[in-house]
Formats: sequence, C-alpha cells, structure tokens
Amino acid sequence: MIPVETCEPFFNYMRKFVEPDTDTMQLIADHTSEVTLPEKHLLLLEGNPCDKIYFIVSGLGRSYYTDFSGKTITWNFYFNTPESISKNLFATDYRAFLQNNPSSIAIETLTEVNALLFTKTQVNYLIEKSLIYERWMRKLNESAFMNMYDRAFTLLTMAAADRYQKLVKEESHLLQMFSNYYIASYLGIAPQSLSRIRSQH
Amino acid sequence: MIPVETCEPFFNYMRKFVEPDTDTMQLIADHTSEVTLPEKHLLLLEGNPCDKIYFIVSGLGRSYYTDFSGKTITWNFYFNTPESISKNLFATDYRAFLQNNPSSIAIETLTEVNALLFTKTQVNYLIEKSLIYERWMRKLNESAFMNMYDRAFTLLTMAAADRYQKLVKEESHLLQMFSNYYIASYLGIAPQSLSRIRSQH
DNA sequence: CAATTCCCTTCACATTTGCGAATAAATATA
DNA sequence: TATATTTATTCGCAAATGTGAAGGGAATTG
Repeated sequence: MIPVETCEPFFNYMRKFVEPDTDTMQLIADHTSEVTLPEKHLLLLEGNPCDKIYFIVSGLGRSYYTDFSGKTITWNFYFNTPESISKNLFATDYRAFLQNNPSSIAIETLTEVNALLFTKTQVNYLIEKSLIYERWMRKLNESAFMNMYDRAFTLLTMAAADRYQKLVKEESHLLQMFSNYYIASYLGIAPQSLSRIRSQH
Repeated sequence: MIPVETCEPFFNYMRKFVEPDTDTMQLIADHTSEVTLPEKHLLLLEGNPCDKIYFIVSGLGRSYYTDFSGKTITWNFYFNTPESISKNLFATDYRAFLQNNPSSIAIETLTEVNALLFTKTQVNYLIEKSLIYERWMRKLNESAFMNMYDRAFTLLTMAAADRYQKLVKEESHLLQMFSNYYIASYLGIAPQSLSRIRSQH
C-alpha cells in the first residue's frame, strides 16, 4: 500500500507491453510496498523458498550459483536503466517462485537498492483481480522465456570468444557496470579465460 | 475447423493447467487443422519466418541449428508420450513465432507425424476470444520459461559428464527414442565425447 | 599518506573437450 | 542374401579452457 505516484517506474515498464488503466494502477499501488536495501545485502539465499519479486527502481544487484568448490557463478544482473528490458528489472528466482521450489541462486545487492516488493500472495491477487495485469503477466512470461531461450541457445551453439563478442554487441553496458570477474562466469568461462579472449581482440 | 473429438489429445494437455469449457473446446476445434507429415519432412527452415505451431499427436521430430562448419546441433526433440511436458509437444521456434524474427532453427520429422496445426492468426484469435485460453497461454509461457531456465542453468553450471547424468535421471526416455549422435549435441558435446563419458560410467 | 584490498592480467601447466580416422556392429536397402 | 548406410565406439593428437601463482595498478580504508 503505497502512493500511486511511487509506482510510476513500474507503470512505465508495464507500458512496454500493455497500457494500465487507472483502476489497475490503484490496485497495484495498494498491493506492493517500497523497500530500500543496503549495500551487500542478501535478498535471497540458495535453497530457500522464493516468494517475493523485487522490481528494481535504482541500484545494482547480482544473482549467483555456488558450485561444489565454493566458486560463485553469476546467473544474472539487476538494475534499471532506459536500455534494460525485463531481463534485468526483476530480482527473483522466477522458476523457484512459480514452482514453490527451493531457490537455485542467491541474490545480493552490490549498491544500495530501491525496489518495489511484490509477495507471491500479492502477485496472485493482482492476476485474479485485473485482466490487464494478467495480460501483462502473459507477455512478461513471453519476454522472460525469450531471454532464457537466447541464453540457452548462446551457451549451446557459440564458443566462449563468440559469446563475449555477442555481449559486447548486445549488452556492452554490463561491461561498464560490473567487474570482469562477474561477467566471466555470466558467460560461462573463467576470469583468466576472459582476460585471454579480451587480449586477443 | 475439425471435429471437437479430434482435439482430445490437445485438451488433455490443456487440463494439466486449466479446465477448458465446452465453448473454448469448440472454439479451438474451429480454429485449428489436422496434418499428417511424412518422414524426413522439413516443417521449418533456418532463417524463415515462423508463424505456425504444431502440436504433436504422434511421431517424432527434431529441431537443430546448423553451425559455421555445417554441423547440426540438436536444439530440441518433439514427441507425445504420457511423460512429456510442454517441452516436447510443440514443434515451433517459439521465440521467432513471438517476435516475428527469422527462425534460428530448422525442424524436421524423423518419422511420420500427426499434429494439430495452429497458425499465428489462429493463436491470436483464440487468445482474444477465450479467457480460459489466455490463462492457459500464460501458464504455458511459464512452463516454457522454466524449461529454458533449466536448460540455460544446466549449460552454465554443470560439466559435460554431469549434464549427461542429469539427462539419464530426468529424461532417460530420450535415450531410447533418439540416437546418441542427436543426444550429444543436445547436451552441447561431440558424439565422441558422449561415447567417452558413457564408457566411464 | 601508507597500508590494504580488489581487480585485472599474464604465465606455465593440467585437464577437458574436439576432431579426424579406423573399426565394428546394427540397420536399412537392393 | 548381399550390399550399403547408419550408428556407436575407440584411438591419438590438437585445440580450448581451467587452475594456481605471481605481480602490478587502481581504488579504498585507516
């Protein structure tokens, strides 16, 4: 339950797919909350249930999987810029959220983060009450699907150097925002290998 | 426009997510068609637009990407068994379908295939006319998302041998249905490497 | 300002995986 | 049945990638 104006960044994003009417906007404002998270805060722990979605308003976040040896593998980055699509706006383990499974990733803030928080109960209520919201969710799911399709297809069909070149072309803002250490595992390679690829043009 | 009874395999699958009412079932039967495709038929060519979805009723299919050297990399398998979830039932390049992009994969039949054919126009019409259908599509998109999430996460975080063990555990029916040559590239490895992994238990 | 931490790079070496060729078994075809 | 074709395996070597160690520079901290 927050003022409608506070949700404006969220409505702006919704408008990429559907135009929310006044009732829907009010309904959303009534069923979310505003949170400020400090730097280096853990939003979600590996293995824990995930019943929340954070819509990033400002700040940086990162999710990661911890492998058998204790190394972390970056799964995704979270931030809100004009370029960013759904891929980077919603900090959650959406698969765990949908299936009520233990989360396979942890999510941490890298800076102070301002976000809108939606619980699973709130999301389900919004889908139930607003056709516009349900339609938007369908399109959001399509968008999330396409991002994952691209990720899987890239990992399956492209070599490490080509995956890096693709990132330079399509997500070069990530290079300015996050360390190469994080970028490397996001691409599925070791930091030293990324360094090697970068030095060979 | 086909008899409602003919759509029964499709309704059966829908029931995993929603219960279609009589009107929706009639609407679907009125906006699809039944096709039989011969063995080794190409449903979709790489680079072509994808404006169709085939719901597999019987038979086997396979999609693949052709890399720079001419080798094919298996993207997915298509068939209809009691175990199969959405992952294997819909033969289409769903990303290209949604975005009106050139298709990144080709799809071929490996045996004679019986399928229900939905054009993009028909799908959009069904979404427009039936709330049940739109709700089902939202859940189908969720399911497609989760399958892609799993594919990307597996490719990013697991080594080749572990990916094979995961397939043995979770999709062992694929081993009975498709050649190791296809399975190997589906796992992102060379056929000889799969052979090596299998020989080491 | 000095000390520390973090990030990036490079090197040498180990491991994994890819690739071409050869072979044999299984299957399909004539 | 005889002959192709496909499929699976193995081998040796090449290429790609991972790993640990070392060092330098930038940024942060006291």
